[in-house]
Amino acid sequence: MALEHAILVSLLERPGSGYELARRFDRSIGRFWTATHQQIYRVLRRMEADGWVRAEEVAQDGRPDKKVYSAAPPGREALAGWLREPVEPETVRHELAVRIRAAAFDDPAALIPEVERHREGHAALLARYLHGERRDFPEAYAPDAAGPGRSAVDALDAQRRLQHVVLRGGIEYERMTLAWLDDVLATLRELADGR
Amino acid sequence: MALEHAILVSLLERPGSGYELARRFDRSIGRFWTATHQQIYRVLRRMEADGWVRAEEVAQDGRPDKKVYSAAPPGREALAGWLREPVEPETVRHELAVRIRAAAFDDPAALIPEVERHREGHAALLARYLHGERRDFPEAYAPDAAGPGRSAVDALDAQRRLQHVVLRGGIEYERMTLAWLDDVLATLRELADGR
DNA sequence: CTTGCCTATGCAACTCGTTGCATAGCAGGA
DNA sequence: TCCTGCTATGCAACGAGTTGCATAGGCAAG
Repeated sequence: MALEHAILVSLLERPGSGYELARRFDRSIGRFWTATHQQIYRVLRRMEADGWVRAEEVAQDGRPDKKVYSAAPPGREALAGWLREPVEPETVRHELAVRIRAAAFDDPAALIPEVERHREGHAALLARYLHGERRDFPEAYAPDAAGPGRSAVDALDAQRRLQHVVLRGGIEYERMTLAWLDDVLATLRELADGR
Repeated sequence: MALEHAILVSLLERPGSGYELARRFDRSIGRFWTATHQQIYRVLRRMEADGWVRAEEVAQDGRPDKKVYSAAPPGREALAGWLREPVEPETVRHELAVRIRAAAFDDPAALIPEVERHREGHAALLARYLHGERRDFPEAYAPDAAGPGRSAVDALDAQRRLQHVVLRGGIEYERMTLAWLDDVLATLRELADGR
């Protein structure tokens, strides 16, 4: 189980309440790890009991009180230990691939609209990623502007660079997926015509 | 839930026992849908109760009896209906991405061996995919050999072409992942040097 | 000849994750 | 004014998926 660790990373990047975490999981983090608010609240309580995070009650006016969580030293240690564990092979659930093979036993043309919808979603996501990259990592678009140098890497820089390399992964994934979906659409259309 | 549908596709491609299905899910199908034998047996029983599949007891000598399942017409219909439903957005669980962002709060160098191991796994998988493609779809390597023509597409041909397009997706995914992992490794090594 | 592995199915207990619902005050629009 | 939606947390029930174990015969290696 890695939800604990995903939450820890998010809290190390910035402390926040369960509600805020849930929204983060709907946005940036949710692109590689999804979770509902229910699960987040439950796991946060367990993590607090284990001493991985500390909670601070914050009264607010005009809205309900909230508990702001932040990562505690035992949580940091647990994260460091987890980093040294072997990566377990990810369980894949690629529904679209199942559907494509299923289309052979029905009308392949019936799948075309769904694949097109899917394609639009990926195109929109790629656009959002690229927009976010321009906003958050502008230096990547103007390299050698201040000379590369061999400067020491501070902690914040490491954080940014690693966030960027993960984002680049998302971008390349979306590009690849778009190209593949075009391949899928071409195949489905050929099959539909050939009947 | 799509396990039922994945099983149906597999049984339409070829009937088999629960045990055989479990092994198929460890190999080809398991690349985009994983399942344990427990789950497969349970779902098969439910599918049989629903009339989606039919079971035939087959006595064997030298080994236990087995129940060979095959897809029944109601199962085909259910599959056709499912194909017309909207594709639900896939829940992503990309553990390595979480670890990479986590590395910012620990020693980035500690992650390098794990990423290298991961990379080897993907390289091996890509090699297997390419080998399988050469074996199962040799015509893709000698196009226009017999002239393309405009021949009608029969059911078996549709099945093969759709299997091939899914395989091409796997190949492109692995290629992209390898390139990204090299990017990740370069980033981690830079960070490790800069300390 | 014993140990371990393969075929083949299954029960029981567990964890993980989702869904529906509840509370409760405040803000903004029809 | 009522309805919708946002912030913020949580309970209860369910379904999906995993893990450990059991059975039971055959086969091959040490």
